[in-house]
Amino acid sequence: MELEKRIFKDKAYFLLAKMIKAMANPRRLEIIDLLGQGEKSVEEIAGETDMSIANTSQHLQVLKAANLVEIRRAGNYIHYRLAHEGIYKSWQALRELGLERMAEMEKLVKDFREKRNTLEALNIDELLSRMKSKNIVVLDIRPAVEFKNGHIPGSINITVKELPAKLKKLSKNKEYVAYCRGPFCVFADEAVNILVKKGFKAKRLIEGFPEWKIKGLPFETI
Amino acid sequence: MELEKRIFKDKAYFLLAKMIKAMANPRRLEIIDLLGQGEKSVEEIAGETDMSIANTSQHLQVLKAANLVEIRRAGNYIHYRLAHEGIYKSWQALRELGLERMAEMEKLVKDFREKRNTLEALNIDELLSRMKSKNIVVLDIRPAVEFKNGHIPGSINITVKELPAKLKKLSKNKEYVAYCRGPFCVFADEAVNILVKKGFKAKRLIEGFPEWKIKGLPFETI
DNA sequence: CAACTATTCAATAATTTTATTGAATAGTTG
DNA sequence: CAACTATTCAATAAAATTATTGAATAGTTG
Repeated sequence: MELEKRIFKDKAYFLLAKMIKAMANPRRLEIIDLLGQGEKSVEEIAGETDMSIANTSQHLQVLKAANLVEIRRAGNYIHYRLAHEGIYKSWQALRELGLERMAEMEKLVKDFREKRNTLEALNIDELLSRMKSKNIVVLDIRPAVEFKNGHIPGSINITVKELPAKLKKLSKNKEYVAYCRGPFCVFADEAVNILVKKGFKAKRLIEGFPEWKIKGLPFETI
Repeated sequence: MELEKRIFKDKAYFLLAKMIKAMANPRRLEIIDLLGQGEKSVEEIAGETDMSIANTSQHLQVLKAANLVEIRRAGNYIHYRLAHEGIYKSWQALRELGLERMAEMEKLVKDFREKRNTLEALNIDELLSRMKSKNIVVLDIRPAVEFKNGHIPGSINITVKELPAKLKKLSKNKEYVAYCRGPFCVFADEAVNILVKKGFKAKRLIEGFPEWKIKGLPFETI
């Protein structure tokens, strides 16, 4: 009886640990974070994460074996996506834990943002209240595909590359809030840095689009 | 610039992975789960998890290095506790993920509960609505110390060991709901099994006391 | 069906993780 | 302060994880 109990517990915790181990790797966390934007091919994932194709594939196999991702075949390409929303939510909870409780993590983010004039970031709740009153322009600094799959209503899609050319169309009387994929995505930081240096009033949103969506807030697609 | 961006991401995901790796081990998950009941000494943890003292201590060092647990010295004993509530919440989210999405996990739990007449379990919400209407008796099947640190209001503390002797004091007209530490804790299963075999109407609560508390529901101490 | 493309597989070496053992340490108690 | 207790440390061997390389595979296209 006591033995049976131990066997049950051993198996249960082993299975859970197996799943968590599949997450517990920097590369795979980056992949999970990225797939929060929607499905991507192996090639795209490798490109975005600066990994070799073979290594990317291997990590994807680990995630697939743990039922964390699913695939869709389209022509020569295989598209990977998160197997369900709960996976991104768990990642979000863990990321939150790290951001709030690890001193090293706090320092890392602070140092990075300090150099890029993005220390004064705002969160989703703050954005929501400001959107009502102030003349705020929300900028979505992600690739066009991701913008199309869903974005904050009223936001304007400009990538970091396009931004310098489009500066003259922006008014200096407005306040800009740039967002991208999430807390570890740096597109918004780069955009804010460019804007602030040119004399615009700009801040980044701490969270990204996935957090907006998971919060149940309305979003537009095209 | 691109390089700096990569270095930032590498460091960020590495730090997160380090923390998650500290969780991603069956023994350490069991420790985290156990510490959800409140602080315990190394000896107690080793006893509850059937590990050697040295091995337990080693795993505790890993958890401490990741800032997941804190210590309190009292006499010769060192008491470990979770460093904050968010850690148990994250564990809960991950456990949920596994319970809902891993076929192996579902089978494991089902097989175990089938043998113990605890397949027909109820969850906290169901218990709450039944507590209002029916003549339900809630049994807390945990060690007395844990009961003292907090329990569902009105619940009666009976351990598995004590139960057979106390059966005659229980009425067959009531319905019994047994709870313990959480989904992987088997005290409640054992209690329900004994009760059902003796002709009582009994079910287990799927969740345990930590889930009750984290939900913000009222609890009694003493 | 041959050439091509995206992805996976297999083999390897380097690194990390784990449990076990027994010794060392910090702190308490008589 | 000597004996004792709970915990940690250190050394080890076995097992697992990781990135790299190049070959193999599945599927598409002309």
